Amino acid sequence: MITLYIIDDHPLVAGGIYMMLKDVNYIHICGTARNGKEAMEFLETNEPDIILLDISLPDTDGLQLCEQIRQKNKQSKILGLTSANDASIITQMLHRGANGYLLKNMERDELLEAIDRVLNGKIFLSKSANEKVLEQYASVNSALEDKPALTRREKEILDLLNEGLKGPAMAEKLFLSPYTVETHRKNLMQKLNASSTQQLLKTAREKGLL
Amino acid sequence: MITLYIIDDHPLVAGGIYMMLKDVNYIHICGTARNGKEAMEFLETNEPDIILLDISLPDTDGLQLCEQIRQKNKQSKILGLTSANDASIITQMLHRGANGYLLKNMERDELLEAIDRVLNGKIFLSKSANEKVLEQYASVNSALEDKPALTRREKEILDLLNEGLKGPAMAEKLFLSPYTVETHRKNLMQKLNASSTQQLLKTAREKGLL
DNA sequence: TATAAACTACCTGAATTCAGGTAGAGATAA
DNA sequence: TTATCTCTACCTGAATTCAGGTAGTTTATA
Repeated sequence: MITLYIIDDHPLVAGGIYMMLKDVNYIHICGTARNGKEAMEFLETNEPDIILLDISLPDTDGLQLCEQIRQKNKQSKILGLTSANDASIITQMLHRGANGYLLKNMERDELLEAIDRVLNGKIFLSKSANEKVLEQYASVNSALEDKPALTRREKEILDLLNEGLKGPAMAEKLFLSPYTVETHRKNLMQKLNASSTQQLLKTAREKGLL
Repeated sequence: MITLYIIDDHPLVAGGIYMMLKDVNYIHICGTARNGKEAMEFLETNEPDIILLDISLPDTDGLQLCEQIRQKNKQSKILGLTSANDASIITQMLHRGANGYLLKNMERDELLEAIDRVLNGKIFLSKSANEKVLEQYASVNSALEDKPALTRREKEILDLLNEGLKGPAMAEKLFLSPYTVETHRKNLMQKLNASSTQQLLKTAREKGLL
């Protein structure tokens, strides 16, 4: 018997999920909560197999709540629930311990598949959520066309900057003068139009140079 | 009639794909190449609808070739082909202009679906490739457990550091003294055990704080 | 009310970065 | 051989960061 807990401030959602699962005899809805406080109280003494977590709750940030649940509860599989579809939120949820992500317009089949996959240790995203995540990579395609040409040495310095090394440490590592390292860093800044190292690294990441 | 071009150094692969598609009357295999040089020569005067690109070629780096093809050829849909399954390669291929990614152990159905989806403007990854990409997010789950507690202000400063702002600019933006900003940055460095801002940002990213 | 954490602000001095240059040597292609 | 690009190295001076502290005020909680 799989236990499932629903955290959502809209009774409609809990009701809809109940209707979807009422004749699935291996899944038991063991409770619902309307806000984070209520949820954490329940989870103090219970460990459901599946937690459906609305990421837009009235009293708390869904990302934070996900993290809190994960820290207290290592076993449950957390499925994020939302009406919106934002790659950044999705990936942050995964970072913070969620095992999957569903849209509230899901069909019954999708919910059952999600439950099955996460219980089998996989990550499940709804189709459109999955597309959003992938698009974030492809969305920098247009950046390719004006990618500046870096020299071999410049790439080397960029990588070391990205590792967090300071000028003198890089110079020592590469058997160069600190002045030389500084010159390469300056050239990089000019090529990527940056006025600080942080900006340089940020731009380089955006352009797929790192 | 959809034209498809195969770039792979193994005749087995081209042959296998030919067998898969020989009775698909809307797809025409317009050629094959065994290395990057040969491929670029063909693509100088041809623009197939689909390009299947082996990422391990004898004469060139598949990622670079992907990029070169994309820069010369805006319309074709590029599907990466590989025997291995590495999230980093996958995402880099997408960065560099690929529209999808297939494993060489694909079934005919999967190849047809991939072709269909990329021609419809979607990104297609084989199931296991897709899992690899998602796992890279979840793979930092374990970092959650020793995540340092940052104050609200510290998070704010961290975000601004990540945007590339310098101390005085942050102070101005937040209506604080530069000394105050510097103190928060120092506290962050201590909490994350860093001795430069670059290190701080790197560690913060690794721990999912950014 | 008392306490602790967070926030704010400051100091000194050293190290590093940033900005604007200069210039010679080595490697490569025409 | 010449021209060009890359690499190496240097200078000055200003700005910023880093490192080690100090201390008062505000906020939230018990």
